[in-house]
Amino acid sequence: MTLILRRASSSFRSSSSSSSDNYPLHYQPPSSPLSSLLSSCKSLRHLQHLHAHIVRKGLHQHHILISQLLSLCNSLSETRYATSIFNHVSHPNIYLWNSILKGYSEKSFLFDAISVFKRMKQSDVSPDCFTFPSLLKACSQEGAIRVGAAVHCAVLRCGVEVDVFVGTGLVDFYGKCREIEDARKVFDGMRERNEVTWTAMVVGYVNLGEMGCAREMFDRMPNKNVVSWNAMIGAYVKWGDLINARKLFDEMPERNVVSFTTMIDGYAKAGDMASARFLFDQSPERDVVAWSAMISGYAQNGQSNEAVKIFHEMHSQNVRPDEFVMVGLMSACSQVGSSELAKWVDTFASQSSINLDQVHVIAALIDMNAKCGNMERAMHLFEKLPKRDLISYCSMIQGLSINGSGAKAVGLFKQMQEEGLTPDTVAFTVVLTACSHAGLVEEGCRYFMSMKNDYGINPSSDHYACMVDLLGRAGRLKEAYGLIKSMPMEPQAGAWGALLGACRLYGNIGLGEIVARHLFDLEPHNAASMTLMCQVVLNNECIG
DNA sequence: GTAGGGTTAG
Repeated sequence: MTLILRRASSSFRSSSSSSSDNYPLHYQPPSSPLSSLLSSCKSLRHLQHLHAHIVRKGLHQHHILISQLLSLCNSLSETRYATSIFNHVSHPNIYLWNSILKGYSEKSFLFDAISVFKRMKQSDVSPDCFTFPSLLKACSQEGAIRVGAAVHCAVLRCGVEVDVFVGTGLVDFYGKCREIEDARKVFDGMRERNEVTWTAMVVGYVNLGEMGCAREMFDRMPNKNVVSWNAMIGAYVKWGDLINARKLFDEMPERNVVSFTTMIDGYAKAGDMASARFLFDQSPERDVVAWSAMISGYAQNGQSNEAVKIFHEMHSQNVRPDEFVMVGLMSACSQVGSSELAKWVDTFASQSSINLDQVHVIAALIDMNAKCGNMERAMHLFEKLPKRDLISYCSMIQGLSINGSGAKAVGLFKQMQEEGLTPDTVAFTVVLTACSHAGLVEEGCRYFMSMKNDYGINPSSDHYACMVDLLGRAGRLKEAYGLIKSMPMEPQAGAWGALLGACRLYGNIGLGEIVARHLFDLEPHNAASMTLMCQVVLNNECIG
């Protein structure tokens, strides 16, 4: 290592002197040892090492080397490091300006990108056709329509609008900002277009749901690459048309892992895990996204054991999980409700390189721990949150409620309201359930009324079921039955089931029979309601 | 002659 470094530096040092060196001052052959070291660099440590070496050798103004360092920072997502390197260059050339801009745009640092762009124009360097795609990307990611339009003006002032990359950047920007007519105007005015340009236009139509236009564009494309096909398949998946998605998938000349994952994800979201599994097994390649689609697919469809199984399979194949995988696994775990499994997942996540400070990861962790009975851990995570939202509050309230602390749960709901958060329909389901578990009948009734009166939320059949459960558990069977009969919608099995449970609890065989008849009509093959009905009768005989 | 850019899946 040191040997290569020494040889690398000598070629630069000697190039400035008149020694035996073969290369002129700014020529760096592709096979230069330092250059190949830079291209093989894969970690921040290694990068810092190379940077230090370059500085020690007095090469920190060497534009080509610095440019390579900056793109290395970009590929390692080390934007701050890139900034500090860049700021030490006294007269950056266009390559360096463009490089630092690219780093900012990839991180969606629009503000920094724009201020760098201004600084660049104040220096003597004028932007070129490499400058604008980055700027436009930052704008489209942030949905900054006005800033992007200003960038468009700068493009025209520079006269680089004929460049296919710039044009494609503009099409993509307007398309992502839902300004499809402007996107089309740019597209129609372009002299040269490639597959990417066409695909950006297709995606623009897709985002507006204009599937007819999107398909027309797709069919008119002179050349299609695998990304174009995947974009069109993804479009059908996005709008729930799995038939056409599959048609294209079967038609396309060659598929990559994204093609498979797009279809797998579509099947999983439609609840068809059998088809998802079939394609997953067929896929010649499986990246972490493919595994993640299967894991969260199983979790969302209630097949949590399969989700856990496939996670272990992934783990055994040395695929490193990302946060999507972990969130899927946590969601599966909360359905299983096993405290041991939850602890294992929690520890695994903490020891991995996954960033646990992301809100959706913490939310999943809280939910899992709460549902698996690890309330202390859940509370600890909850209190550590920089900002608590509705979702994290609901996870905690539900956790407290199912772990027998209904009163605390209701207290937390109050705290949530005091913090200024507006409860939604899910929040009310959760707090009504908590009231029901804690026997807080009056409190529950108040929330049920407040839902409509204070928040304008019409109670759903779930909310009614909660109220029936609440009244039923408290022995107020007649009121519960009256509430069911007053429902503006057709009562579902949940409400009748709750009432039947209450009939069993209080041995009310007369009402129980009426309720059971409704349940049998709704779910003639449901063994649970049959069992419940038998228990009503038996219980009554015991009492009698 | 050397260095930098755009589109797709979670």
